[in-house]
Amino acid sequence: MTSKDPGAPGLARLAGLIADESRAACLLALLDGRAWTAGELARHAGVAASTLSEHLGKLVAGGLLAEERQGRHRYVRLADERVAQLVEDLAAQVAPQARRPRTLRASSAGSAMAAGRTCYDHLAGRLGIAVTDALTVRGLLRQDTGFALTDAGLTWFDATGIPLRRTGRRPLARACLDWTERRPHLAGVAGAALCRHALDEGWCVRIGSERAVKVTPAGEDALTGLLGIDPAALR
Amino acid sequence: MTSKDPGAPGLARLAGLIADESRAACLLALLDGRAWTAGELARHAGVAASTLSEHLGKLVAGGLLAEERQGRHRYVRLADERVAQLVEDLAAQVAPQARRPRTLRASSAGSAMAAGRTCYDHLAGRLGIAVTDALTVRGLLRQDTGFALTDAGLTWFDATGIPLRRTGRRPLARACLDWTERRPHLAGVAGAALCRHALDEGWCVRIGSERAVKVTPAGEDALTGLLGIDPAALR
DNA sequence: CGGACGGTTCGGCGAGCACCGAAGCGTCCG
DNA sequence: CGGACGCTTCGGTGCTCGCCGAACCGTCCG
Repeated sequence: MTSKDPGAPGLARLAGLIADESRAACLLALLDGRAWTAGELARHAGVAASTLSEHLGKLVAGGLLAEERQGRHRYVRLADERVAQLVEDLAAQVAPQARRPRTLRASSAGSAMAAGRTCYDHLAGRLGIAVTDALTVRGLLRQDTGFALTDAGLTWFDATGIPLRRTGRRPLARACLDWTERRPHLAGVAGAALCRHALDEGWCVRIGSERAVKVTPAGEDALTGLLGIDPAALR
Repeated sequence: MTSKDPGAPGLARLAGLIADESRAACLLALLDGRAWTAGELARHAGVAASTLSEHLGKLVAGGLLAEERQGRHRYVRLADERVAQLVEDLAAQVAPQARRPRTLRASSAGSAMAAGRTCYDHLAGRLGIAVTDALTVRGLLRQDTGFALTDAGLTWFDATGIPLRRTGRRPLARACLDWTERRPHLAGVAGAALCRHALDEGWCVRIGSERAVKVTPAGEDALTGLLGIDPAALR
């Protein structure tokens, strides 16, 4: 067989989109699931606006980002959940090595991220792991034979008032490898619904404009009452 | 926030390893789960041996490949199941577009691949999908709430004589998006065990030295008897 | 209406890198 | 022992691509 796999050029092109430090920084920043403006991303990546404009053009053309123009702003976000998952998976593959914060500020920001954060549209960090573990030990989520909600789990979401809307082919429950904890946490439709519910109900709030989130006193009560989570483990 | 995410350089470097057409061709070829020699890969990718030697050096240094020297041969394979999954996921993201075979030979090779093939260490193509679907309708695999074997599924594997050895943190069941069918098929420990059993028992055999596999008459009997699969659907 | 601002386009520069062929090294085999 | 073979190392070459600043366009606001 001397014939190259026909998928090779496409694979290389896709990887090439991510294989630039500035573009990689954009994708990681956009993992918070929100839309950023071109200027914000340029400052974040530390390059000129003109440079970043070209990067955005490539990422959008490559289908990784979706854009939305509003007035003189160009808002951009990850195209869909599949792209988010891809970036997560790649980042998780990198994680094994280096994770050493340089400055004190970065260190404290890092510890906030480690305590709790959003990962695209679901919860991650110690918070995400705590929720996932609590669901598992209560028999609502099954991880020993794969990764799926149980019938009791479906009932729990329903009873708790968290609607699970099956949309397209997105799985109801999916494992997402947590960067900081090195263990899987709940993603998919259920993970997104739970995260949205937690933010809507004020169980947790975003810290600043970053991905890190903090559990509120009301949230501690709710998580303890509903899932038996020890609040001390979340700090 | 003017500080770049510390993971950006690593992410870019990892993607950069895949962002070359020759290296991408190697990774796709290695998805068959076997070890290839440097020379085989050079011919496959269509570049000089010297060029490919450098590529292998980078892929090994980057942790994507594991090498094994034997005499004057340099055998190389994907480092682990995580890398295989990563390449699969990236390839699946590309797939939506182009899938048009050029030559007749490529077309027939393509149809054989579409009928049945291995995907790293599990079954894929119509064969993989047929098995996955059969497991699902028989209540042995649950896909509606995630992706996990049921208790009945565990019993079935045991009764059928396919041992499931839990190794490290690899999930027992995992969904792997099928390139050709655009639907998930069974991967993980169970998928690998099933594939190995099928090859060991002669249910299917490799076609030539490629990833494509063909179901044998004995295999048709076994799949029909054990899972109620219609042999006609596999051709 | 005019200036500030966000974003884009363009030209040019410099670095990185994939590629090859030639030469060299170790292994295998007649 | 000598030649074939698989692989690696090394220069050298050409192209790609990320980057910037300057100029330009449209939007927002005083």
